[in-house]
Amino acid sequence: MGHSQAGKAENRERILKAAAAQIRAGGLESVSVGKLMQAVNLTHGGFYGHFASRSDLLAQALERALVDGEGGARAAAASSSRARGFAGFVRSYLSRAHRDAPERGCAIAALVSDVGRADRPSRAVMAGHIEDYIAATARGLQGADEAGAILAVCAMVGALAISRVVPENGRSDAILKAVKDKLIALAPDG
Amino acid sequence: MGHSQAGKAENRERILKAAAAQIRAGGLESVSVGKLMQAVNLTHGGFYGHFASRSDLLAQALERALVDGEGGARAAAASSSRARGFAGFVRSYLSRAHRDAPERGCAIAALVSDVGRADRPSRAVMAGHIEDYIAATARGLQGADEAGAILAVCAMVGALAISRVVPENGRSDAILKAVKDKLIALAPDG
DNA sequence: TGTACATCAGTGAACGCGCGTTCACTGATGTAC
DNA sequence: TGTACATCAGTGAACGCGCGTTCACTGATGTAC
Repeated sequence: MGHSQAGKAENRERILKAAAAQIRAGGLESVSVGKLMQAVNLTHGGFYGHFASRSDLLAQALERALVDGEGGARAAAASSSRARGFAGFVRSYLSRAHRDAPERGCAIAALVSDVGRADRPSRAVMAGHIEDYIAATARGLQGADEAGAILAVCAMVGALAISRVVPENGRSDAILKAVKDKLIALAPDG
Repeated sequence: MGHSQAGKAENRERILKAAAAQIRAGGLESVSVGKLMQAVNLTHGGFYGHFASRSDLLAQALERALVDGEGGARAAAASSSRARGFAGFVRSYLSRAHRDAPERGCAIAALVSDVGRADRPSRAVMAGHIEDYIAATARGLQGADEAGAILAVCAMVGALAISRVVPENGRSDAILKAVKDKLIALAPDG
């Protein structure tokens, strides 16, 4: 087993990554120290060599989930074979692939209502990332007022979260498509 | 103490009502049988005379929370001194009062991301209420296509949920206002 | 109307369980000489 | 380069705690006569 110092940093990273995924898949409360450590092939006792407490981990994992999700969205928009820019971003954000893989997707949509009732620091962390999305969207909608960017972000987050609630696949797809089409029509080149 | 049969139905009602409020305030997982019974001045043992299990209660309380929230929104829109119809509904839905009282407000916005990872029956229950909102909104936007109604619902749910995340009050207000203005501009008489 | 009895809503002690956390220990790592 | 030792990442038993659930019990309700 890795008892080296380099190994420790690596294990910490694996724990954090697993927690960030678990949080998006099952919510903040779904993270259990025992199961998490088992998932990365360690025993529960070692956890406290990496984090002060479960809630310390949760704070860091939330931040990580938000960063990972943003990176994923950016990468999807950039590397996609579809158009780049605002329309490309909307298309990948509101795709079935994104809906069906919350553990790798946007943490805002995966956790909005949870974090809405979390403590102030957690809300501030997510709020920072929401502002990033709004700013990026405003840049995508060149020249549009900020209100347009806010509407777009709220609609995207709402649509993705709602699409995960609707159990009938066809209807869930239709909701994504409706919002996708309406938002792309807002774009300067739409 | 109420040991009568009428009293039983009344107590069941109080438990369900308290659970529906608790769910919206703290999420599905925040409901504890002991605390809930304490909140209605009963002891935990009596709970199982009313519900088969905690998860049985949760299912019924989710439905109740959704119905209560809808009623509240409808009442707010109708009795408000502001304009009725679509614009009135949007204004009350995206009000600070609604944001600050999740336990009495729309259960969709309070629980989207939670229910997005719940079991299929729970998702179906919420999905039914989402369809009601879409249908009501489509009626409000007389003649507009369904896609417009879907966009409006996603934006309202997203905006309300996001406004609860943002810790800075002024910014949270601004987000509500931006989406409010943009949506009202969509209305036939906007 | 009054008494005796059955029903059953609510009580509270007790249960098993999973959880977060602690801690004495182990043994690989890496350093001092 | 090789040996002796200190460090410290990870182990796993043990802890207290709160939880959902069960159950023998109590006493008010409501019915039969």
